[in-house]
Amino acid sequence: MDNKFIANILREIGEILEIQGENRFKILSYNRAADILENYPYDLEEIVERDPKLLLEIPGIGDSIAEKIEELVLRGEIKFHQQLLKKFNHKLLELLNIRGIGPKKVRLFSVQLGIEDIEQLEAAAKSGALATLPKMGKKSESEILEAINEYKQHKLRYLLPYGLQTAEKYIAYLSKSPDIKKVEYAGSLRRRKETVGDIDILTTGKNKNKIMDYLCSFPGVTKVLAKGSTKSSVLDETGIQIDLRIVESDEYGSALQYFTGCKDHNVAMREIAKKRGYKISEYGVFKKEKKVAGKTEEEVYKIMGYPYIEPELRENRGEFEAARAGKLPKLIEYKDLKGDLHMHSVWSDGSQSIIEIVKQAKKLGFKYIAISDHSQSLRVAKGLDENSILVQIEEIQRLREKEKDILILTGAEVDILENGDLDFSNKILSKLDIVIGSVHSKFRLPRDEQTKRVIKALNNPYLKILGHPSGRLLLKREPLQLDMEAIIKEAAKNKKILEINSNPQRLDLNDYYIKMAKDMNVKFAINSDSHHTDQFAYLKFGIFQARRGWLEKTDVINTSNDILKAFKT
DNA sequence: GCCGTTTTCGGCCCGACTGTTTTCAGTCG
Repeated sequence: MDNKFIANILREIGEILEIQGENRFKILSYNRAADILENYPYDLEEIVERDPKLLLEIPGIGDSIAEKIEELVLRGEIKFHQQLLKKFNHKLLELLNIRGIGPKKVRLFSVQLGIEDIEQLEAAAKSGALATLPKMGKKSESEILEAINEYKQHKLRYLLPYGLQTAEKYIAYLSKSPDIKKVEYAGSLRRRKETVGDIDILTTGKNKNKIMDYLCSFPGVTKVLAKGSTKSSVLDETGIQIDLRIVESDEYGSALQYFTGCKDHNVAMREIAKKRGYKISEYGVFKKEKKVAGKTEEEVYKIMGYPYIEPELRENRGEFEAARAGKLPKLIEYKDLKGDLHMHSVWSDGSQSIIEIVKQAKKLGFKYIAISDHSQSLRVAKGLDENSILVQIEEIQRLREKEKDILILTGAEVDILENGDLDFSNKILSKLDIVIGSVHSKFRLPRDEQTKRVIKALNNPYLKILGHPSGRLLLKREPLQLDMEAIIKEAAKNKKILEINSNPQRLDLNDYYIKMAKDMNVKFAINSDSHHTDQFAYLKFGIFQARRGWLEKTDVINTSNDILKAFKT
């Protein structure tokens, strides 16, 4: 039973309570608990087994929810939850995902028309039954039909590069408007979250209505969801929703802060503000009626008694506490990277020769690279056998003599076999400068076995880096069932390096575990895992992820100018 | 249901847009 499962049940309880019209603060508590637990890096099941009282130390978890988590872990279900489900089953809750439908409408549809799922809602809308309900009309009915179609067609989240690309398309268009003074994106995109749900764009300028007209006439806009004088929402042809806000220039900082989020960070901000006698909103920081800050983000944080907090840290994961203690990290930047330690050539499944790779790496100013083709077991990727890797090592050594401006390391991305052994003998491994161990098979082993497998690999003296540790593919494949905390501890004990794989579909290790590992003094390598030199561009996303995990330059080995020395420390 | 530099009780973050209404509830971010 993983944390996500537990969080989902708590969220479901919150949703049903909301439909029932329960006290909104009670609902808030369940939602907050679910948000916190969903990505909580420590295993709740283990915590319960060790001592259920420890649950109370998690912020947002009190007696009642702790008891329910314990019940869920020990008995497999929560009685309270089961009772609620008898009144509103979980299929009905899916309606909440449809734009324009909230708890009150779900209750209305359920109680008045006996609707139990999306199909029945769609039928009711088509038959005209919805329009007869109180506070409903023809317009609402057709809006709901449209929203159902949207929901069925579109995925709810998109990979970061796709979101960035779409945002930049709008920024470029909006920048051309003579009415707009300043425009940039905020939201999860600015926080560099690995996937984004929608795009928030902030502008200043005169003639607000004209700006809104201009946005809505962008050729990529397929539907205008809402249009006001300060706030509009449109759907892009990609299915991504774009929210545009226009503010005055002396509100820009507080608006940017507000629209960057995340929601929990902002809630925490406003609570802090309130305690200090301020009120904070997107329009500024106010003492009584008087505005005291708002022009820049720095100013907003400063008046609250805080230093500037980087967008990537604004997840309400301890950034306020760290700031109070003067312990905010100085985040790593792209320019700190001096080389890349994971890439593939035509020897396995890459698409370029080693020479071509070296040429491009030099162009980008890398001081070193490691060629790390796949090992023999990974047949789909033309993994190298022990003879071929020896030939490759010789070739690289010859090339190294010629190329004085860049250090070319011999390496391999060696499969971690089902039993935890590596896919090359130690004799071969000992000849390589760098060995990355990765799981590429048997993704569905039970948690215990999978964990043992990786831990055994971490005890191989030649393994230097654990490649894409969780094995996830964003929006596509769940991470391996692993006790990541145990793996990080083992990495710390054996001085192994964890990879931050920069491929935007992986971004693996994730931000939570990066921070956990950093706290245990584990070092990282930010690698592209490129199969073509164009993919060196992925490194930018690895940096984003590292920053979300609170990493500084010194936490990452490939910021070192002398990589061979860095390996030894 | 959670929480405590005002608190173990009584608070709990703030504002825009829409549709169906005649003053606002519901939804969203």
